[in-house]
Order: sequence, then C-alpha cells, then structure tokens
Amino acid sequence: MKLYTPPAVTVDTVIFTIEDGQLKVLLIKRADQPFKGSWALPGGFLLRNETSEQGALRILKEKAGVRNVYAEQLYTFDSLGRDPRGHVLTVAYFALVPRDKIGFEGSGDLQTPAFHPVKKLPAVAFDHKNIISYAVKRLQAKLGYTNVVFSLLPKYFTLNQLQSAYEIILDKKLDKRNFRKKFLSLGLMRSTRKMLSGTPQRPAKLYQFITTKPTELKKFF
Amino acid sequence: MKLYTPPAVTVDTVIFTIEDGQLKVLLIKRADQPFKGSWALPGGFLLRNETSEQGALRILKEKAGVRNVYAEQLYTFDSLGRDPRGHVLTVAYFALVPRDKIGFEGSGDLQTPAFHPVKKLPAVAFDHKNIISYAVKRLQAKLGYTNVVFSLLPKYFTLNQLQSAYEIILDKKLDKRNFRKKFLSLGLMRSTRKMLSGTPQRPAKLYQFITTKPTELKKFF
DNA sequence: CCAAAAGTGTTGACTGTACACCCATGT
DNA sequence: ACATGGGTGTACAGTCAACACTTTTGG
Repeated sequence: MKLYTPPAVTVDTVIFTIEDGQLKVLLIKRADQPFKGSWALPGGFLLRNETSEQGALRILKEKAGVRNVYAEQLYTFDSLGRDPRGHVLTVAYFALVPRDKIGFEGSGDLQTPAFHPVKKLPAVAFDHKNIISYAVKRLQAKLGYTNVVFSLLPKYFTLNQLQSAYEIILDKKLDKRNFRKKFLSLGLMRSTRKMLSGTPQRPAKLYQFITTKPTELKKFF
Repeated sequence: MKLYTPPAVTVDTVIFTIEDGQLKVLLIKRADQPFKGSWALPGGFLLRNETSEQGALRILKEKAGVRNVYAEQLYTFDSLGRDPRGHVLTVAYFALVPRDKIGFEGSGDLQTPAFHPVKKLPAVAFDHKNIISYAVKRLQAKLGYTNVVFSLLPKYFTLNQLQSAYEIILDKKLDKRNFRKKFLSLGLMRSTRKMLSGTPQRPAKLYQFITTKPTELKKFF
C-alpha cells in the first residue's frame, strides 16, 4: 500500500518595505516556466535538508540582500490548483525591511526585483495575490499588539515617521496628539538628544526603540 | 543541478474538547515506529493529491468520527530534528469539537484514542508537545476576538456553561456579572424560552448562538 | 426549610477620542 | 517674514473592574 506521493515543497517570502509613503512588496520577474516573465513573490524549492525558515532567510539574502530582519511564518498554501505543475505546497513567510537596508545587486541574476505598492499590484503568478493580501492583513493586525514596526524604521526616527508608518500600513489617518500620547506611554522608546536636521522646518526629536526584539504587548490599537 | 529533495509532508490535528471541566486534547497510541506505543497527535502522511486541509478533515472523521466542526490551520513545523526518519514537514491544524459529538468507534483500528487534559499531558511523540502548547495559545487568543467558543458548546447552553468554557480555556476565573453584561451586549446569542431542568437548583435560561459561522469581532476580552 | 446555582446594578477608575493653536527652523 | 512641519493639553464619553445579595428550584 503506497498511497503516499509527497507534494513538492516551496517557500515564498512577502518582503515589505515602506517607500515613497507607500507600503510595498518585493516582486521578481519569473525567469522560468510556468508564468515565465510575470511578476511573482521571491521564492522557490527548498534545498536538501533545508527548513522552510532557512529557505525564507536564504531568499531574503539572495533577492533582497538583507540579513537579520524581522521574518515570521505566515501560512501554508497547498490548494491543488495553485501550481500548474501539480501538487506544490508552499510555506509563506513575511518579512519587514527598512528600505535603505535593501541591496538588490547581490544576487547577480536577471530576475529584476522591484518594489510594488500593495495598493497597485501588477498581475502576479500562482496564488501570490492571495498570499500578499493575507500578509497585509497579518501585518496590519500585528501593528496593534506588537512592536514590529521598528523593523521598518531606521535606528533613529521621529514620532511623525512612526505615525506615518502606522498610517500607511493601516491605510487610515490617525490623530497626532493621541498617537503620541499612547505610544509614549508604552515605554517602548526613549528620546535621544539628537535632532533631525536638514529639513526646512523645525527639527524633530529623534527616538530609538529600547528593545529591538519582537515583543508582544497588550493590544494598543 | 538537482538540489531538490522534497521533505515528506504530514498533517497533525490538535482536537480540543471540554470534558469534566477541563480542556482536553485527543491523543492516540502510535501503532508503528518511530515512537511506537507512545501517545501522539492523530495525523499522518497526506494521500496522493490530498491537501493538508483535506487531510486534517479526514483525520477528524477517521479518529474522532466527526464532520462539520471548526478547524483551522495552525502552523507548519519542519525543524530538521523533529522526526528521526528524516526531514518531515507537518502542517498542523486545530479543531474544536463538543464532547458529545465525538465517536471513537468508527475508526476500527486499535490506536486507542483518548482525551488527555492539556494541563496534565503524558509524554508525547515527536515535537507534539510544542504543537499542542502552540495550539492552546492560539485558542486562548481566539476566544478574545471571535465567536469560536460556540464550537465547543451544545446548541442550547446556559450563560454559566459559556462562562465556564472561557474560564477553563483561559485558565482563570471571570466575574459573573461582568461576563454576562459583556457577552450579552455583543448580540451574538438570543435567549430561548427553554430552561435547563434536571438540576437540583433553580433552572437556568438556555441561549443559542444567532450565527454558527466563525466570525471575527472587535476584541472583547 | 435548606442547599445550590441563577440572576441582577452601581460606582469609581481608566482609556479612548475629539479637537486648535503656538513653536522652531531654513530660506 | 513666511512657509512648513513639530510639538503640546483638556474635556467628555465609553469601557472596564470591583463588588453582595435575592431568587428559584429540587430534595
């Protein structure tokens, strides 16, 4: 009785960043069939004895040139129709990367990675549209009870940059005074003596996160 | 370049119920190596062209004799050391089943399924202890913003049964008046004209859920 | 009439939300 | 001096948490 034929196992990584006031996802042009030439999430088959998490980190390094960024498992997608080649199970991850940490060049391949605003995606291969929208929902939820937002900000940041990150991801305006009050009361950040200069306005105080480890908090949004 | 050797793919299902005032998980005695004879989550290899979700539902039918119960994907576990046979990826699901719906007998095998209190588990095979504790955390969190609790209760139930389910799962006492006030204000249930009789006390009003579809709500615990 | 669980409101503390003006700088 | 974003406080409403006694039934 040999009922077992394993599905193929891939990993796909939804890499988020904030750029030009928008939440964006990294997509690559597929080099091979199926869906050759269309945009897709960076990903691929697991290597021998590679875990899905290691695979996701490898993708992050190869395609985005980053290490030590926030990444977590998102969901496993394995519906039968999702890949024309047959039964392919993919473990999806999502990652948060500050825009300036990203180096496309390292990969050397021609898969032309590029960031696309999540609100204006091109056609994407497989079920990647689902995966991305699932990732967006997860990210929005996580903003409300974790400190993950620090993964998208530079080491020193202003309260307005912080608020702006929330507004971009949640896709709604927030009240400035209430936002500051709430966030400062959480004790997650400390203000530094630095100021943001180079702007044509009053310089803003720079803050930094006290802990740069992902932490779960009581709901705060 | 043949770098790809797929991991084996299994599904494991954490089946919760409430019995004797405790949260319990269904475990079976393993019939085969590895870990032959020790307790484990019901699960196994996916059949040909079977999705993990179909596999989880199959397990629910075969091992617990239930259909149409609440089930959702939990997480995918694939660390290299988790199975002595090699690289085995498992997609874990969790399910909520009212105790009286469960029929062990259907399976006909000798894997002696039995419910074990999550607070007093025996030694279990593989990394199943991790999987169970991850599932408990997820379940506790879900109570706070969904109506999933209905999946553990009979069609008609008293407010005390409902509160008791929350207390058992969250493992803490709740204030009776506040609980009733909050829950009734959610508009999830309607009171019926029935009463719970057969007890040696004052009969309790019976309620039923208005919707028996899993619904996401604004946080309420 | 007694035991046991069912049922019921009020208060004070806290949290969330709405809202408008002055400040510091670069040009 | 002016344009631009930076920074600040109060008041009201809504929600949360603590708390104890009366009611209804079966035995």
